[in-house]
Amino acid sequence: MMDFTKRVRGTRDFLPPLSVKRAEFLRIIEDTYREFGFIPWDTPALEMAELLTSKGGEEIRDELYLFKDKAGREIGLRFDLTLPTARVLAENKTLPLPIKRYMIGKVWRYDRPQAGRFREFTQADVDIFGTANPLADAEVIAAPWTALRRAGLEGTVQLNDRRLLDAIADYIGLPAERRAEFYRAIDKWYKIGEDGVREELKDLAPFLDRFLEFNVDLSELPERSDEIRTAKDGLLKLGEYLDDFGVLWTFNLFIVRGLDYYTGPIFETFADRPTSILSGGRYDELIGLLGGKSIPATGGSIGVDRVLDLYVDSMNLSAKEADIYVAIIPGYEKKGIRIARELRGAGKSIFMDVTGRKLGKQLADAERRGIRTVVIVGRETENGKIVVKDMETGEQRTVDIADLSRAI
RNA sequence: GUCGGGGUAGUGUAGCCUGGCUAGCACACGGGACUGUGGAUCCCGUAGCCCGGGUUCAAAUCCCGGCCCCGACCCCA
Repeated sequence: MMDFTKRVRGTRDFLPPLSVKRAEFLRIIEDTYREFGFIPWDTPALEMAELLTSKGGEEIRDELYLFKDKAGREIGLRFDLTLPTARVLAENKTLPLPIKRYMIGKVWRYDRPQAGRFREFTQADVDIFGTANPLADAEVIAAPWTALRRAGLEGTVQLNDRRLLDAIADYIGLPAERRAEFYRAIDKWYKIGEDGVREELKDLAPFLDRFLEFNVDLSELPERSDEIRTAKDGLLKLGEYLDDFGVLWTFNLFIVRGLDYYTGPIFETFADRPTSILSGGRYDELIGLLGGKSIPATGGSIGVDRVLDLYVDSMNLSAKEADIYVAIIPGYEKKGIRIARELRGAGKSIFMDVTGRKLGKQLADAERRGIRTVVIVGRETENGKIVVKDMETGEQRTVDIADLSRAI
C-alpha cells in the first residue's frame, strides 16, 4: 500500500486552532491595509522563468522552483510578490499613478527548511508606485507595522539605506566588485558579532574600521561626502514621518537585505528575536529594468507564516471558530436552519450542529470550538422562545425569538 | 551543497545500551454512566514499532542500505 500521507518538505498544513488564528491574522492585515487606502491586487503564482531569473532575482536564482511545462516552456513559482507586480506595471504602461496596492499570497523558495523558514509561505505586501517621496516609504512601513501591532506584536523597525551604504563604500574606497561580499558579512553583525564579521571579511577587514566610523546615531552620522549627506537627510526625513505614524524605529547601519533590486531606504523589523518579520525597501529601477517606463517604487512585506511560527502564542488572535453555536434538539432541525439563517443575516457567523447528537455532546463541541454563545433550538421555539446560553458563565436565559439578534 | 540529532497510535513519550511477557503511559478522539445542558470524575473503545534486507530459535531493540523528519551552516521572509 502506498503511503499517500506525505507532504512536500518545507510546506505546512494549517489546522485548528492555528488555522483560525492565521485567518484572523490575515484579516487584521487586510483590514489595516484597506484602512491605509491600499487596493488589493492578485497575480499568478506561476511566472515565466525568464522573469524570475532576471535582474531582480539574481541573488535568489538558486532557491527557485523551476520546471518545464508540457509545451517545454520554462516556468517557475514566484519567490516574492514584488517581482510579479513589477512585471504587471512594466506591461501595463498607462496605469494611473500613484498606485497603492497590497497583495497577500503564497510564495515558494527552494530553501532547506528550518526554524522559521519554509518552502511555501505567505507574504503580505504593500507597495506604492509612482513617487520617490519619503512619505511613501514611511507609509509602506507604517501600514504593515500597524497591522502587526494590532495583532499584538510591537517590533522595532531597523532602518538603513542602500544609497547610504554605497556612498560610505565609495568614501572608504571599497572596490565595487567586493561590495556584495562586504555587505553580506556586515549583515551578520548582530548574529556573529564584530569578531565574527572580521573573520568573515578576511582581507576586507581593514575596511570595517573605516566603516564603523558611521556606526553612530543617525543624527550624528558624519557627512563625509555629498552622497552621504543626501542619503542621511532622506533617512532623517523618513524617520520624522515614521515618528508621526507612531512607528518605533531605529537606525541600523548593518541592515543590508538580500535582494539586489533595492535602491534606497531598506528596513527589517525585529520583535524579541533576531529573525525579521517585516521588511522591505525602495526599488526605483526594477520596473524600468523589466522593460517598463521608469517608475519609482517602495514596499514592505510581512512574513505571515514566519510571524505565526515564532509568535502565535504571544499574539492577540482569537481562536474561536464562529460567533454563535446553534445547538439543535433532534426534531427541531427546520427551526434551527431558520434561526441560523436569521442570525447570519444579522451579521453573525454561525456554527450549526448538523450531527443530531445529544445536547450534552453539542455543548461540549461548542466549548471545544471556543464558541461562547450557544442558542438551543428546542421545544421553547413552539412558543416563540429560545434558550441562549453563555458557555463562560454557564448562565442561560429564555428570550423571544423576535429579540434574539438583539439579545446576543 | 555541508554538518549534527532523530523516526514507537492523531500528538507527546516509555521500552532500545543489556534481543524474549499480550509493546506501557499521558493527552486527544469515539461511546457510555447522564436519550434537554459543556468544563469534573469513572468505565469502555478506536489506534502504533518508517521501508527493505541481514544476524538470531526469537528483532521496536543488534548490523547494512534506503526513505523521511527536525535543527545548524550557506543563503534568506
